Amino acid sequence: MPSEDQTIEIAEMFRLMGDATRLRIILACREKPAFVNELAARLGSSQSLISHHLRLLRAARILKAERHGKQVFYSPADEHISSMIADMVHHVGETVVEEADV
Amino acid sequence: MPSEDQTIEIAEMFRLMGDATRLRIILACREKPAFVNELAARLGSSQSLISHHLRLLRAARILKAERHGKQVFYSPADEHISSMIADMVHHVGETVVEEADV
DNA sequence: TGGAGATATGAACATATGTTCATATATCTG
DNA sequence: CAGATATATGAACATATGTTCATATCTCCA
Repeated sequence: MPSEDQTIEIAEMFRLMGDATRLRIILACREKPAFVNELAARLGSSQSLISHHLRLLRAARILKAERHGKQVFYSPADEHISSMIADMVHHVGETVVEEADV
Repeated sequence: MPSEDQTIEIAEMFRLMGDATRLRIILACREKPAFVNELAARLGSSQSLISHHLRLLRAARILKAERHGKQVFYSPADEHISSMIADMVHHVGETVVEEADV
């Protein structure tokens, strides 16, 4: 059992992945790391919104940023987290929908 | 890459694990499945609060409930989710704190 | 140096969310 | 059936959170 502090830290990590916009950003970076403006374009969101979320993901070391001239390049910073998300993608993908009780 | 619907579903799962109280409930059930009143006592929370959260965790099939007379017994319903949380516990536990740049 | 492009940040706002309190529902037992 | 115990649920409330808009900061180049 994790300590109280660890529990909060774990919840915080899950919370960050628990927003659709942020999750899309992580997934997009996983598929193909990119500059901020590229991410905004690919996700159809404003640059401001993407930046706000990138700040949180960077702070949590889920993504990392590298400056290349005027642009900033974002990519996954944590393979463990990254593969955990891939795992959840797999999980949801294979979950049998039992609603149709024919 | 998951579909838009799947992305939202995945985010929803993470969101549920992203609250400290709910995470504690899941961890407690993982350690030792229990009745509602036991969980409330172990976690030092009100019965009402625990019940509210249990409802969400049940709906998401993260926990399952079985009635035994007047009491309701809760236990992990999804091994995949359960092991994912264990994984995150491990992850946070081993993360090296780099703040002390001696 | 000044301006343009790219990103970061702050304020404001509407909405979502966790918690509490009160109460309803369900189950057992006398 | 009546009362007690265990759980679920609804309303209300304070706070947290995601988004937008405006603007600041940083970097390059003429």
